[in-house]
Amino acid sequence: MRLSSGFIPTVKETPAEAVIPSHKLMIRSGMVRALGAGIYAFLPLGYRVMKKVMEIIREEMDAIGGQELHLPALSPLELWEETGRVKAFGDILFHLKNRPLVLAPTHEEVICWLAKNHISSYKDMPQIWYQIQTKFRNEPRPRSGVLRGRQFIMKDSYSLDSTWEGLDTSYDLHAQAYRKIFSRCGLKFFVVGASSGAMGGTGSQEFMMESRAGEDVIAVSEDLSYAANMEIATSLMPKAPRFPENLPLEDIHTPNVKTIDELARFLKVDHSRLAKSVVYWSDETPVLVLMMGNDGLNEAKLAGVLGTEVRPIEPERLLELTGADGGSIGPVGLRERTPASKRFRIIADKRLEGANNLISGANRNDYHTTNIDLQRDCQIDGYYDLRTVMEGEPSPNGKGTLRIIPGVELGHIFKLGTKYADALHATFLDEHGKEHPIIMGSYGIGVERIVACHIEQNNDADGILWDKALAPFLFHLVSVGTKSPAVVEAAEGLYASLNQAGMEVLFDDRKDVSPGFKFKDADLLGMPYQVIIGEKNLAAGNIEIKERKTGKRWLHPRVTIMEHLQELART
RNA sequence: CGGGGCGUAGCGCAGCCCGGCUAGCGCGCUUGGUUCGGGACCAAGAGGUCCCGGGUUCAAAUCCCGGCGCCCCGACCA
Repeated sequence: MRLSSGFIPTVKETPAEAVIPSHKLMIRSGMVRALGAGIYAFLPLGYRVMKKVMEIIREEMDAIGGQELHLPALSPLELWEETGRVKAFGDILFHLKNRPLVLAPTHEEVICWLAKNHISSYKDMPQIWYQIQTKFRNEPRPRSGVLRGRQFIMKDSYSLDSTWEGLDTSYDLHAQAYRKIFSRCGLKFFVVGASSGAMGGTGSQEFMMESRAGEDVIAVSEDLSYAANMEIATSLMPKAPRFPENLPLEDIHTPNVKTIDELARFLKVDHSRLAKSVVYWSDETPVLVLMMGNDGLNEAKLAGVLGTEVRPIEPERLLELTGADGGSIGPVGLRERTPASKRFRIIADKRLEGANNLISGANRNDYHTTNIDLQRDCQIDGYYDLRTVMEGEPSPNGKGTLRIIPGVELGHIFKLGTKYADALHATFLDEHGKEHPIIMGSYGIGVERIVACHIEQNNDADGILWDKALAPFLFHLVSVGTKSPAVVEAAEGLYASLNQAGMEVLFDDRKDVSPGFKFKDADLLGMPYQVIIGEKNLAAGNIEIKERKTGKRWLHPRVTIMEHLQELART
């Protein structure tokens, strides 16, 4: 491709809306242009990179037996109503105004419809079907360039199995393929255990990249041997102690004490003696959650335990139900004082399991109850891990302490189980002629995210530093001194030879720009090798090569330059 | 959905508070010339519904009301 005639609109100035490096560089290098919020046009250079990523994905998906297909983006609204996901997605799902159709944000429903019609026997499985296709999500707030768009390309695959062991195998195959894909794309990534959230299912892992541009939060041990999404991360924190002596309950006056810190100071006791009460709605049931001291409640964990969406109770309703305000709620006698229709469910964090001599609210403003024994004085419906881990806490695998870092989700793999097959009645007959729902897995990779993340991890003040695997071109041939017939001839000749040899080369043959301009553009576009043909070096029979990543430059004799470049392409 | 900011030439911005001549600057673009190894220089030029609608006024980019779009922070998020 020639820069003189190619459509690669580079710009010197950074557009105002771009904040993160990848976004700035993708615009400056002419890879993309924004058409609207979260809507991007991929220009020739950007699309070359996208195609490289997609090809790597194809190779690895094919290698695990995946079969590529292509599903429509338009899909009947009815299909989504059957699985309840019109409601689950809410405003994220794009609806068409003049037909009962939606723009698919993912394709479990369509895959399930296909499977229902064509998979009828255990002999038809396992299957792995995948596609690389445009997805649509009406994100409330698109941001960070192509990292979070309203339209994006996703590789999504689906496994169909007749047994749970089969699902495990399909899932593991994907986990392995994903590692290969991200490694080949030159990304530093790590795998974290994740919550399967609204997707449903029995297990999931995310493939993440550490980045301040990310919107996920991950807890990792220092040596990365443990990594988990904050929604499920745990740590090794000591339990509240159980004291040998058992003291009687006592209400104490604690005027104007609202927070746990104030209470600890007022009573001069350790946080481990305090049971903080947090009240949530689980659908229409009020739930009192006891947390030790200042431990933060993790709403995702709570929702997982309760099996419903959760929302904090409104202060007025709390007062109405209990007769006390937020800072004075406690487990003792709570059920007795609330109406039967709104009987509290009481659960506690594992750190409080078996604890006694605790202090909590007395369900009376300005009073707290001391010497609470959770076994003796109240009926706890269960102890669960409900706390949000904090930076510096000991890693659950015993290896060092946790760091809390932001990350970008590159891929996500789910063991879906039978949720969709149940809803859409996609069943098969086993070897005994018995009917079962098909067991599914679903696996996604964000293609734009790979591109953007690669740039996030590989850039400097001058521009992009492409890995060979993703670089739009391997060589950037720069002709310096287009007035010299010798230079023009040498550059044109080398360009022709490279093309003939099937090597990818971008040729800066522009006659109307200064050498400095060409060098700046070459650094901005970031091809792995710059091949520079200048008058002086050429006169001495040499051609200069610059490795973009290291800045290393060297001269090579013109006569054997093709062999040398082919060697560079191989290594 | 809450908070903040912005919308003026293809891009980056000034002008707006405090209304007033022909709306300005840098980059880019066109033409001619000079230059030619790290985003060159000179000269001449083209390019504007000042986001949209309404209002106030002799007069609106500027003030007022309403709307739309974009960005940032938060909430939300397979």
